[in-house]
Formats: sequence, structure tokens, C-alpha cells
Amino acid sequence: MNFYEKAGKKAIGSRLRQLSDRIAEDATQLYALYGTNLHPKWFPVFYVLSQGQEKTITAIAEEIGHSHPSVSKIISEMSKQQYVVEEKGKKDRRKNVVRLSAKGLEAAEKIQDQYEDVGNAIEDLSAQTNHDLWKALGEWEFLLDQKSLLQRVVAQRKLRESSLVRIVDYIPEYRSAFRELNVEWISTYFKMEEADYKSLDNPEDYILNKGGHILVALYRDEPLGVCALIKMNHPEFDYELAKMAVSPKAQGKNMGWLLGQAALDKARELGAQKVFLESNTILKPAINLYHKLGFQKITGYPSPYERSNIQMAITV
Amino acid sequence: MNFYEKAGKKAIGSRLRQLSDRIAEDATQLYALYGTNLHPKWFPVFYVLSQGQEKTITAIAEEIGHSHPSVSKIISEMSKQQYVVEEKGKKDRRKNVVRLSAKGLEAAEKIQDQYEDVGNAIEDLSAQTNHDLWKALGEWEFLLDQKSLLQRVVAQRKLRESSLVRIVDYIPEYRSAFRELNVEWISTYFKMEEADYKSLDNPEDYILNKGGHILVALYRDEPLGVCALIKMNHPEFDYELAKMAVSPKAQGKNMGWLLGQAALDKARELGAQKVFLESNTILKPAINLYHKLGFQKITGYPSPYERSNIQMAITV
DNA sequence: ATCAGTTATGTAATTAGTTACGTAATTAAT
DNA sequence: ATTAATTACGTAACTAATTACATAACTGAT
Repeated sequence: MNFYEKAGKKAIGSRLRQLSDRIAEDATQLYALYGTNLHPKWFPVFYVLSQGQEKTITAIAEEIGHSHPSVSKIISEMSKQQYVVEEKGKKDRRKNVVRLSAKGLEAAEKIQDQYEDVGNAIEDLSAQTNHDLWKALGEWEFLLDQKSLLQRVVAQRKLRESSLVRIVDYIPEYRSAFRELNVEWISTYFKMEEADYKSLDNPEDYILNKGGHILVALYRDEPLGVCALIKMNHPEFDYELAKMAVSPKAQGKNMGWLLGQAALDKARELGAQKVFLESNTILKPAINLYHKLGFQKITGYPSPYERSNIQMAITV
Repeated sequence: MNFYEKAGKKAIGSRLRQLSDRIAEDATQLYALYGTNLHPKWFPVFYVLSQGQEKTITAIAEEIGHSHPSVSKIISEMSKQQYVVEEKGKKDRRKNVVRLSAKGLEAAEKIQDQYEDVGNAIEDLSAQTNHDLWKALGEWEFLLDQKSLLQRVVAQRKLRESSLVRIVDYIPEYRSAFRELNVEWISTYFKMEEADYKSLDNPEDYILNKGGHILVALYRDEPLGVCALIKMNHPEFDYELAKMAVSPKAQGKNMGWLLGQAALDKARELGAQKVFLESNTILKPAINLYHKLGFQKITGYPSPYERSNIQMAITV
């Protein structure tokens, strides 16, 4: 069974489960061997109760990291066999306050030897290893608390995918992509306006020949994102970042960020000082992206677009 | 939730389970995120099938370390969704030979990215730890293969219990214990013989005053084991190790070994060269113990006891 | 050629947890 | 003083594995 060698660390979940099952199995036999009637799965609950005073269901659940129904079930089993007594909370009558019964206390006394032997056996085993499983588990728990495995994988995916994205300058071949990608998102959220048609149908005349610039994001050589830097005739702003559109197919590939970065680089290259943009606050992810790129909200400028309700600017 | 800190390593089973559950949960979401219809629990089965050629249910089970019903179920689920094709074995028609279908192969292709991202995420996480979880798991598996946790705990118990055993010299207070412990085991397996009554009823005259010695094993000050060194009138042997009896209550406390060792020490102290004993081969644990103490089988000496069918000796 | 034992597999029941949901009690906000 | 929201906890249904058991097919020794 060298499955783990072959499959590698992505099988760590299976591997953990298998080891824990293996240990659980031995634990079952151990409880039989030491002649208690305690159920091994009661252990965490029983242990915390034998340490301290009475506790409520949810308090126990939190302490041992189980769900509360699990604790609820275990307590009712233990209660049936009279290891614990349950009592309604005096102040808060929703609470089920649980403590060990006389029988439970006696069992707790009796189980000390077993705890000691198990503890020693595990310490002994650990002493024969080069890598400390216990500490390693602690580290994993800590790191996963900070950032879940899910988040980590998503980050890796973004990294991989964005490495497949190339940002290139516009050439006429991309005219239809430039149009379609923009039409797609605009008509999803708003209505196409007169100004849209002009620039989308003829970017050469309306953007490029007026000193603007268009960038295209290719994913595996397919144009899935675009954005434009439009030369502004304005005392304060040099360019407008506009016509930013990313295909839903390219979600999670960091394309917006890469396009934005490339556009700002280009603006700097063109000697710009300030870049302006207009958007709408219902486009939360877009606003978010602009913020991350460094744009700040500004007010008091007129707009040719109906759909614009927020304006932002950045000093590049 | 500092339960693990409090409970210590004896909670390692719970801790392993919790981490594996946590990872499994994220895995479920990951499969959804990457848009396959594969079930995360299929992973080990799917993986081995995507590696090699067709395989049978039990072969897969063995490779991934699951039970065969588990694999059987997974395969039937995968089969229902047409990821695999099942076929009766040609030579052996009991066998269910399984391989990926076209759809399965396609899914295997498509899942490569996910594998890569997960692998990288885990490698990345591992790189941030001081203690290598993956290697630690390997070490635990190896050590548990050699000696199960159960066996290790039993060994610890023996160690602890034997530390509560004291071997002391006989005093008249122990006369009845000496008698009862021997009567108990003799009459369980055999019939009491004339020679037994003599020495058990009056050990002072029949053993001690003839230059012999009696040792008593106390467990928490209760006499639960005895044995005697009887002076022999024999050209070859100096003492006979006899009347070794340990209460069933004291099982697993190493009492026989401790008594035997003490008896041999005493024999040496008394200047003996060779110690003799008689027993019966149906008493397997006893014979075993004598072997471990260093006794070797010998032949050709007459015995006063009917129940004796084996004779052993040791040069002390 | 036959019969006992072994092997491959499937089905059913069990286990130790989970999530989903409902209800009663408490607390907070008008 | 209501009403809405939150909290505590129980019940039900589900999940991913297991063990126990049944059955059919094969193998080997008479």
C-alpha cells in the first residue's frame, strides 16, 4: 500500500483519516481491556467534565471542538448509563448543565491508570520518531486557522492561471473581441449608450488616433479581457481608464488586476500624472479592484455616461 | 479550544480525526469550485485508476487501504455516473475488473490542474512548518506496523503494574496464601496429590527447615503470588523451583517473571549451581515463562508427581 | 469427480461524526 | 411593552467509512 507515496501530499486528508481510524480502533479495544463501560468516543467529553466543574452542552462542544449535537448525543448516552447528571440552568433555563455523577467520578478515578499507560505508550512511540507528529498537527491547525486550505488552493490557482495570461497591445484582429466583451457586461447591468457605440465600433478613430491606448489580455491566446486608456482633454487628468471588460470565462485568473497594472504602467510610460475613471457602485468587484490598484474616490466632475455614479482617480 | 493542550498526547486520535475532517470539508468545496462532478471520497479510487490500467475491486482496496465494501460502493457510484466501466473477469468470473471510461479519462485529464494547485498549496503550507507532518505520519505508520498501539499500552501497563509488585521472604502470616494460591491452580488443572498436601499444609517443616526458601509476591501489600526453592538431595541439582502460583487477579503484572527472577537470585545467593523444575506441557504460559527465565528441557529423571510430564533445569 | 476450503464481491447493519432545522428562552431595540 | 434577533439545544437526516454476513466462483486434495 504505497498509495501515499504515489499520490503525494494531496492525499494527506486520506492519510490522516486512516491513521486516526487505526488509532480509534485500538482505543476501542483498550477500553475493553481496562474493563470500563466507558465508550471511547465519550473521551473528550468525559475528560473535560472530569477536569473541572459542571458545564453546558455548548461550552463542552466549544472546548473539545465538536458540534453541539454531537455533545448532546454523547451526554444523553452517558446520562442513560448514569455517568453524568443533567440539570436545567438556574438562571437560563435553556441551558443543560452537566456534571459527572458519583459513578462518573468513580470511573474518572479508575481510568487514571489507563490514561497514564496510554500517555506513556504514546510518549514512548513519539520518542522513536524524528518528526514530531503532535507539534506538526499543532502547526497545521495554526496555519489553517490563519488561512484555510480552500483559500490557499484558490491562491495557487490564481497564481497558475495568471501565469497563462499575457497582456498585449491592441491590433485590429481584436476589434470584435473588444466590442463583444464590453457589450456583454454593459448590457448585463445597464443599457448601451450612444457614447459606447461610438468608441466600441471604431476604437481606432475614437481611442487610438486620439492618443489613447488599448490593452488586450490573452488566456491561452484567446482574448478574454480588454481595457482602454483614453486621452482626456482636461486640466487635471491625462487619461481615463475605461472599457475594462473581462469575460466570465476568465474569472479567478487575476485578469482584471493584470490589465489594470498594465494600463497604469502604460500611462506612466506615456508620461501621465493622473488617471481618472468612472464606474457604478453596484459593480462591487470592479470598485474593489480599482481600490486595490490604488484609485481613490473623487467628486464633482460631470459625466457623459448615465450609468456612472462614482468617479475615481490615481496619481501614477 | 485548548483541549489538546490539557488532555495531552492521549488525545492524539481525536486530534487527527479533527484535522482530517477539517481538510475533508475543504476538499468537498474544492471539488465544487473546480466544477467536476467527482465526489471527493472517490479520490483514492479515481486516482489509482487514472494512474494505471484496469484493476479489480480488492486490488484497489488493498492499494488504497480501504475495505473492499467501501471500494465496491464507490465503484458502483462511479459506474452509475459512467466514470468507469465494470467487466466480469475473463479467466475468473468472480472478479469485477474496473477501468476508467472515456468520460472518466476526460475527467482525469481535467482534474490535473486541481491536483497541481492542491499539491502546491499543501507544499507551500508544509514549507511554513518546522515539523514535517507528512514524514511524521509515515513514521507513525511504520512504528504501528511493527507494534500496535494496543500492544504498546499493554507493555506500559505491565511495566507500571510490576512496579507495584514487591517480592518478600515468607513469614508465617503468608502460610494460608501459600496454600490457597497453590490449591487454586492445581485443582483447576489437576487433582491434588499426597505430596502437595504435605508441603502446602506445613511449609515450615517440609521446605524451610530442610534448607529451602519461599518467596511471596505482594501486589499493593496483598500476597498474590508465591514460589518455593526446595533443597534437593541429588548429585546434580541443588534446588527445585516449585509451588509457583500466581493469582488470576494478578494477571499481566509480570508476577511470574519477578518471582522466578527472585528465586534464581536467591538460589545463587545460596550457592546453588543448578536448579531443577517439573511441570506439565498443558501449562503453556508457565513453560513459556520458564524458558524466558533460562530453563532448558532435560530428560530422564523420575518424578514423584503424576502431573509432571516435562522437566527443566538451569545453571544459575 | 467431488467436496472442503479459499477468494472476490456485494448487501445490510452499525458507527461517529456532520449539517439542517425547529422550538423555547433570553436579550436588544424600538 | 412589543417585536426582532440571538442563543441553547434537541431531533432528524445524511455521510463516509466500517464490520458482519451471504453467495458465487475457483482451487486443491483426495
